[in-house]
Parts: sequence; C-alpha cells; structure tokens
Amino acid sequence: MGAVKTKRMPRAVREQQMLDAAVRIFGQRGYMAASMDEIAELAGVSKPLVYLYLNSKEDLFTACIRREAGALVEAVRAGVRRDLPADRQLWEGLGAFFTHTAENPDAWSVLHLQARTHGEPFAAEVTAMREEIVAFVTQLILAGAREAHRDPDLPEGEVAGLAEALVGAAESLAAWANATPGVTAHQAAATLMNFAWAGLGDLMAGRPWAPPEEQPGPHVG
Amino acid sequence: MGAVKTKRMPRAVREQQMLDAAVRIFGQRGYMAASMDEIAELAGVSKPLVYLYLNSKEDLFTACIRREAGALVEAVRAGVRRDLPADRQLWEGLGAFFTHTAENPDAWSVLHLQARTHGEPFAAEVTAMREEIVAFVTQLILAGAREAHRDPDLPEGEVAGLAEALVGAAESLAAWANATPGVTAHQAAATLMNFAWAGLGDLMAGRPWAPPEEQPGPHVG
Amino acid sequence: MGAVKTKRMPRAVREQQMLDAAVRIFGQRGYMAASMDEIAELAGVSKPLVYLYLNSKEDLFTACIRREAGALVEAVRAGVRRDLPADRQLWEGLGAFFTHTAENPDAWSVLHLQARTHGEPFAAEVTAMREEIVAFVTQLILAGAREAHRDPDLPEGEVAGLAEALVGAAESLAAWANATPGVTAHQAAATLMNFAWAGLGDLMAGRPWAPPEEQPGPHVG
Amino acid sequence: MGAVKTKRMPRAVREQQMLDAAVRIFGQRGYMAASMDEIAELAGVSKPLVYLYLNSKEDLFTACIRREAGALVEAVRAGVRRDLPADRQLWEGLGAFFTHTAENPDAWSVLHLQARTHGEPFAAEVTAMREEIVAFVTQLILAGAREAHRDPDLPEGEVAGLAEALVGAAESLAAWANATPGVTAHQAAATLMNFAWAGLGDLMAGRPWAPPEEQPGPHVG
DNA sequence: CATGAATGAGTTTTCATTCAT
DNA sequence: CATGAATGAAAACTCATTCAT
Repeated sequence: MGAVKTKRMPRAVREQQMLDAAVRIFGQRGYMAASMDEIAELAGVSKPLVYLYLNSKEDLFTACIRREAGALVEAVRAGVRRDLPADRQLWEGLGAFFTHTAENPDAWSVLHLQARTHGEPFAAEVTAMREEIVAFVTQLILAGAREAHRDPDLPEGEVAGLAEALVGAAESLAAWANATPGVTAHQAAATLMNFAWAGLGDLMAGRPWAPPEEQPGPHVG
Repeated sequence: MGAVKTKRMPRAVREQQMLDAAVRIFGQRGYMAASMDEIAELAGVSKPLVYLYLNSKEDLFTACIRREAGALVEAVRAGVRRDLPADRQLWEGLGAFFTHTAENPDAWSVLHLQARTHGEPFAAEVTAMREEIVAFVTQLILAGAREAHRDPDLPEGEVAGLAEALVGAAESLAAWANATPGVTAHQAAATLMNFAWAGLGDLMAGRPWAPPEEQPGPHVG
Repeated sequence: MGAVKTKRMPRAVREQQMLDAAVRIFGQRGYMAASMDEIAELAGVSKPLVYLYLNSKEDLFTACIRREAGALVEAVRAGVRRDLPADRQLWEGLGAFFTHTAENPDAWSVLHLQARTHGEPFAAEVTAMREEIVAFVTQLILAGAREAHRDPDLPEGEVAGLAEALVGAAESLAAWANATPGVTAHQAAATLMNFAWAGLGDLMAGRPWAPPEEQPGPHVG
Repeated sequence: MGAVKTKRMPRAVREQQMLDAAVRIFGQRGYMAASMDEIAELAGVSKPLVYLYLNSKEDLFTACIRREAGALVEAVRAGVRRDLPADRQLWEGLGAFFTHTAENPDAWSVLHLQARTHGEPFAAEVTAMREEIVAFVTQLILAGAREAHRDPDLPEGEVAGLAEALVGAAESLAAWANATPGVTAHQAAATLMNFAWAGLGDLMAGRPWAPPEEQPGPHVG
C-alpha cells in the first residue's frame, strides 16, 4: 500500500517519507479529516515515530506547507529565464506553475485549499509564498510597461490589484485544469496568457497574444 | 447571543434561523471544527430539533451551501440589466458579485473555502453554482465578440478557459477585497474589469477600459 | 460490579454516583493510575457523561476532595459537644475522626495521600480543611491551659507546632488503625488521647489520662 | 544540567548517578509523572543504559526507595548515642531525623509521599523502614519506663500505638518544618519532644520537658 | 413539539520499553 | 559499552447522534 516497509532508516529519510504521506492524506481528506493513524500507516511507520519527529499534527501540517511552498516557488523560479522580455517571462512562469501543480495535485490542494481554510497560522505560511509570487508578477507588469516605451498611467496601488487578479486567475485555472480532462498545462498557460496580456477586448477584435512556438517555451511535461 | 428564544414558530422560520446560525458558525470555525452544540445554541433551539429538521451535520451543511449559492446567483442576476452591451453587463455583474460577497463574508467563506475543502459531495454543490456563473460569462464573451462585428477566431473550448479564468480572478479578488481594508466592491470591480477587458497589453499601452461613471452602475453599498 | 445500571436518572443523583466511584478508584489506584474509563464503568455510565457533568479528570478529582473534606469536617463537628471541658472535646473529636476514617478508607486515602501528592491545587484543597481542624485543636489547647488555672507559659508560636504534631499523629494513627486488624477507632482515640494529654513521661510514671467510660463517649461503631 | 557526561565510568558509580537523578525527578514530579526520558537525561546517560542497569521503572523506583530508606535509618542511628538515658536518645534521634529530612527534601518526598501513594509493593518497602524506627522507639519507651523505676502499667499492645503516634507526629512535623520558613530542625525536635514526653497536660501545668542545652545535642545544621 | 439524559466510536497524544548497530 | 531507531498499548477527551419523557 504505502511506502515499502524498510526497517531502520536514517531520520532525514523517514521524515521525507512522513511528509510525503502527510501531503497525500492532507490533500485528499483535508486537514481535519486526516487522521494521524492514516498518515503513519501510509508512511509505513508507527504513530509514535511520527510524533517523535514531527511533534504534533499542527507541526506536521506546517512542515508540509513549508516544503511544498518552497518546492512550488523553486519550480517557478527554475522555469523562468530572467533575461527575456516581460511577456516571455510571464509565459514561462505560468507554464512552470501549471506543470508543477498538475504534477503535484495533492500538494496543490494542501497549499491552495487546506492551508487557507484552517486558521491564520497556516494561512500565513502560504501568504508568504503568495506574496513572493505576487511581487514577481508585479515587477513583470511594471517591466512590461517600461518596455512599451510609455509612462504607465497605472497608479501604483492599481498594479497590486492587477497582480492579485492574475495570480488568482492562475490559481483557479490550476484547479480547473487538474479537474478537466484533456487540458494540459501548456493550454492552461496559453489561455491565461491570452486573457491577461491581450485582454478580452483585443481577443474579440482578433488580436490575440502570440505564444512563441518557435522557441523553447515553458517546460510542459 | 443567538436569536431570541420565542416559542412555537412555524417550521420554515425555525429552519431559516438554524441555517443563519449554521452559516455563521461554519463560516467562522470551519465545517469540521463547527459543533452541532454551538450551532443549536446560536440558533436558540435544542439540538434534537436541529436533527429533526435537518437530519445530520452533512445535510445541514449542504442546506447552507444550497441556500447561499442560490442567494449569490440571485444577487448577481438581479444586478445585471440584460439589455445592455456585453461589457456593461459584465461590469454590473462583477459589481453585484463583489457587493454580495462583501456583505456576506461568512456565506462567502462557506462557499469559497469550506465547501471546496471538505469532500466531493459539498464541492459538487458549489461547482453547480459556479457553472451557472461560468455559463453566463461565456455567453457574455461570445456576445461581446459578436458585437465587435468580427468572426471570433476564438475556438469553442478556449472560451471556457477564458470564462473560468475570469471567474477565478473574481473569486480571488473577492477574498482580497474582504481582507484588504480600504478596497471597496466598486474598486475591485473596476480593477478586474480593466484587467479582463482591456488586458495588460492595452493597459500598458495606455488604453484602459472606461467604466461608465455617468450612468447607474453596479449596486455598490 | 459497580452501581446497578439504571437508566435516566436526574443529574444530581448521577453526579453523586460518579463521585462515589471516583473516590473509590482514586483511593485505591491513586490519582494518576486511575483511568476515567474505569471510573465511568464503576459508576455505571459512559465516559462522555462523566465529562459532561464533571468536565475533566482534574475537576473530578477536585470535586471528590471537596466532598470528602466537607464530610470529614462535618463528622468531627457533629461528634463534639462544645460545652464539655477541653480534654473531653478532644476525646470526642478524635473518636469521631477515627470512626469516620475507618468507615471511609478510600475517602481517607484520597484526602491524606492522593490529594497531597499530586500538585499544589489539590494539596491546597486539603490544606484548607486541615487548617480548620488545626485551628479547632489550637483553640482546645488554649482552653485547656485556661481551665488549668495557670497562665500558660506556652509561647504563641509553640502552640501551632503542638497542634500540628497532634493532628499529624492522628492522621498517621488513622492509617495505622485501618491497616492493623483488631484496632478499633475507640482504641486509637484512647491511645492518642493518652499520648497527647498525659505525655510519655506521665504514662511511664503511671499517671495515664482517664477516658470517661461512664458517660457517652465518642460515637464508635 | 545533569551530571557531566564522562565516558566509561564503573558501573557502581553510574548507578548512583542514575539513582541521584531518579530521586530528584521522582521527588519533584511524582512517580507517575516522572518520565524515564527525563531521568536518563538528568543522569547524563542514554535511556537503554538505564534499563540495562535498573531493569524497569518500577525497579528503579524501588531502588530509590531502598537507598533513601537506608540512608535515613543510618542517619538516625548515627545521631544517637546508645549509652544515654531514654529521653536523651529520643531527643538525639528526632534531631537527626529532622536534620536529614530537611537536607534531603526530594528523598523525603519519595519516602513519605510517593512510595506510599503508588501501590502496595512500594508502600511495603517504606513500611519495612518505618517498622525499624517504630521498633527503636518502642524500645526507648520501655527503657524509659524501666528507668522510671515503676512497673509500667502500659499494656504491650498499647506501646505499639504510642510509638506509632510518635513516629507519625514526627513525619508530619517534618513536612511542616520543611514547608514553614523559619522553623529549624532543632525547633521541630524540641516541639515534638515536649509534646511527646511531657504531654499537653504537663505543658499546661507548666512542667515542660527540659532540653539539655548544655551538652552536645542533636546534629542540627 | 421540545428537551434533558445518554453513548459509540474516534481523535490526538504520551510513555515504558526494546532492537540492531 | 552505548545509542539512534522504533513501537504496542493505553490515556484523556470530543462529537455527532438518539431515546424516553
């Protein structure tokens, strides 16, 4: 069922196994419905060992959030070449984001749903990650405006809302792409890129944003 | 604290009191952390009566979701005049949406967070509502393209993604507006409208979407 | 085994049954070794009911201590006629004390051993009772000195130590009498009365204190 | 915190370190609340080593009781010169007793509270020690009566009760002296000596027992 | 209609204790 | 000798849920 029951592993390894199991259970059952029994069983260890290493259900959950938040941010960071123009950077970042969330649905459930739903301490943990991403996007928007050779009329405060909307749309599309068969990370990224960069107005007028098919794009599996 | 304890009320009224209490508790504590004891006490009735009328915690939760989903859809529907051009309809719909979620934070928490986080059956309930809204938005996008007098190059499936992205951005902004002091429903609607209709590209080029300030807009409190 | 399992009793009655069971288990197993399961079973109810009425193990233990402390003080108070000379009052008080502790060995274990051994809060509870008794004895000693028509050379502070020693001896003898077959409450009271009033010196010189056999003495079963 | 972690010590030394730690933890936390983890850490050794040397928590506790009981009896024995008259011997014994208990409060807590509170086997261990002391006191009482040149009217069985009462009073006063600031071992011994030898009757009549201030008395720190 | 009395089943957490190295 | 890795068993406590009145 769970991990192969090997005896006597070094602590670091066991801890990762426990986090693997916990992310899976938390992601599928939800934080409260998840039982430490089930997590321990899936990890292939006894409950006391989980407590010995991770202290409590809350600490275990926090450890899951931290690990997965770090992994997601790292995946996006690794997927973006920072020497490209702003729209290309956004395109690559979205691709990496949708790919990672598609490949780790339980982790995405933990970050997007569970952590936000069960108390400030956990929510704060994801908020930190989110702010990193929002800051990145904000920067891209400003860079894009600069590249357009036009003094942006965008009020400082307005950009925050735009970045928030973009990230929110991305988060929502991730869940949608995961749940809708036949929608790949690539397609999700393209849809959002169009929506965000060209806008519905341009799309309707037949002026979509052109994805750069000729060059190595986002790393989509 | 709860409703005033009056004897002998018609069943329908009692049920609404119970749902009021349940939405508040579920919204604040979360589905699992909410206890039937607390809900019964806040509703001003005895626990067995709650079970007599609403059968179980799951049924009670489902009833909450249904009622609040209906109320939200109805609020949006009532806020839109269907004889306006597409962008105006979208503008009014967003205004109604942000207004309703701001005025009913517990209900919004139940729909947006709790229902999605505690198992398929509940998530399906909100998904149904969401699909209604997505369908409405999809229709608006197609109508907008038609109005632009141009054969939309938009592939059928692509529009679904766009609507999904728009609704997702709206949901995310609702939470953001609720949590950020000083951001009104009107501002949230304007930000999203700009983002969605004009797109980042146009915004950067100095071509924002113009909100119709001279006419009665969305019903913002 | 435990109380007869009767269904649907008024709360006050059930609470006394629970306290009865708890005193017995706490007295025999000790506070920490006692399990709420066992107490509930002996009381003939389910564990949740114990928690519903008594809140927690600590509260339950405190309730036991309070009830039994009150019962013991009341037994001593009821056994003493306050219009007698000091030595007779002491004699009657001791008799009542040894009788009560002999008839309620578990309660005595709770008060004398368990409560003193498991934390300040519990110990404070018995200390209050003890101080009542020490105060009574102190008063008797002073009254006795007055009756002896002699200005007592006893320094004020010294009397506290004497009362403490007398009460301590009584407590210790109670356990001894309970554990030694053939020693009645009457005999324990007589021994201690001799020891305390006459002193070893007088006893050795053949001058014991004379118990008033011709009159109704302590109520010994 | 605990003993300095030195490697390769002879077994006997290590065992004493463990017992030192155990007495301290048992005395402060209580038998059940004490954890083997804490004891091992305070002793500066690993848990398995504790088990290797002392087998189990019960055995460890028993070993503590035995060692401390022996130490207390030895302290009293060493403090008494057997060639003095009975009252002087009692005086010296009490002094040694109060001194030892004051200097070893954790050990006294283990013997007086913990051992008596957690089951027959442990209680029996202290009972054995207690009987040694009671026997010594009994002997003193009989010797005192002989010295008084008077055929003691004291019935054989009565003397047991008297010794019991005296020891009980001493135990109780030890706790009282430990808890009451400003009461020295010397004062406690004097108070009890007065109470026991002269008796309340004589005290009230102004005939206290005279402590031998001119000679080397009990070894009070 | 309404409720005080009652519980089965499950939760997190802790601890004494033992191998394998 | 000494220890890091691991666990079986149990404890306190909670909750949704149901009768009998």
